[in-house]
Amino acid sequence: MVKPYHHGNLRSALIEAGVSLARTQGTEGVVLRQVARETGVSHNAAYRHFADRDELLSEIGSVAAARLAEAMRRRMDLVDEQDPMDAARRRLREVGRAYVEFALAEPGLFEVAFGGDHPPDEAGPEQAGPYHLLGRALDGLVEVGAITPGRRAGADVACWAAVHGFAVLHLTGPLRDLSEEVREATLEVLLTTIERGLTGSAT
Amino acid sequence: MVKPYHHGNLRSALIEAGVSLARTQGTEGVVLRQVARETGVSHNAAYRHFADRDELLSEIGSVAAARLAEAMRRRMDLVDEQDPMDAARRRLREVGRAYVEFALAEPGLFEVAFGGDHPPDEAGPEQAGPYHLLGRALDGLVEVGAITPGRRAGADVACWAAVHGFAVLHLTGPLRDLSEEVREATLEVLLTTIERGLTGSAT
DNA sequence: ACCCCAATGTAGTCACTGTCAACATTGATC
DNA sequence: GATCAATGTTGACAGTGACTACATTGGGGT
Repeated sequence: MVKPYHHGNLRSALIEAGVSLARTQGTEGVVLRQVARETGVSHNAAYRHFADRDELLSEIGSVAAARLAEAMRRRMDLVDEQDPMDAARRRLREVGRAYVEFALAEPGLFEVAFGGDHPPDEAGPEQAGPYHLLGRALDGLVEVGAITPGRRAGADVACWAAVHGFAVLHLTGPLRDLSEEVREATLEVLLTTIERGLTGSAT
Repeated sequence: MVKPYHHGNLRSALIEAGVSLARTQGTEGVVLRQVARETGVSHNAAYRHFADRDELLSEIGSVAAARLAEAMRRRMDLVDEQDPMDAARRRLREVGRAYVEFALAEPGLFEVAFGGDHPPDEAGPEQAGPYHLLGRALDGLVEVGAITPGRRAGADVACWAAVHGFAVLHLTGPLRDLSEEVREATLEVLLTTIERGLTGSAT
């Protein structure tokens, strides 16, 4: 079989090619015709598997979200503090750091992950998405008594917004050209501010 | 003169039309040919005034940033707390609220303001940009003793990241479909968390 | 063993975009 | 009044997403 008419697994092949394009060129680099070209298939073949470009992007976004979640999990698992309180705090920081780190290391995937229309955490039941992982870290802080249950509500969105904004501003926004040192330092400030805001005493 | 060959003020007219398009359609709605059409001029006329589409977008972005700054200033000026400490705190909150409010009320302008390549606060000397206004609010907190000078460093980026992330997540991100009540409530949590993180005692 | 047909992939086309090059028109300046 | 740089126009090109009509395939029912 030199060139079978039917690809056999075109859908996944297209997604894979799309992920590759997204990594190197970002959302706007995911061009249907190019995706088809790289898969060795005619332009338009994709329309048998995706309603339109957005649907392909959505699928790519899911893959990207899964990779982000994996990166977050990896960093959380590295925490080896003995004191449970310290460990829980540290884990929250690592979640945030992983988020920003991923955004800067994989700008294209990050963009696709949060640009499209796909739901936040639609990953399969076995794999928890980024949002779920953040929630877990916050729950850990409650269990350990670092934050009161009352302050748990809304904390996920607050944390998420902070690191997401940080990532976006440094990625495509006005802070894009800051040096790595300054970025690291300000990220530290941000994480500390959030942590203190959640765990600190009322003013 | 029924139709003068020379428009007289094409550059500003194009920017104005671009702003209008950006408001209703967002960045990708700012299409050179449409901008030209609405200005009653041939496609390509814009190339006498802008190197390319990005340069026009950049100009539109400046206008958008100026409007955002104006909205922020307006909200800050409404604060009428008597106690200087309360007033300073309140002003910071209002800055953040104005930012998010503007983003949700003018999604297109907000997108253009932070999407392109134009510097953050290049507004003229008389008009301070959004970033500058935030800095002013934070300085106010230092003067009043609500936050120590040591915590002033990096605070601007932290605040900015928080509200920016909040806006983006609710605008084009996964939180886009939240009800207004929930959004308001979580914004309140976010602002409180940041405020406590900046002003609160060490944990 | 046969045939049919739905699924899959292809070819061709359309309207639309940003950009470039060549040309037309203007009005201020000498 | 002639000149010429600035300004606007026309026409073209390659690339895009999307649509329609056609080609090829292989599995399932008879």
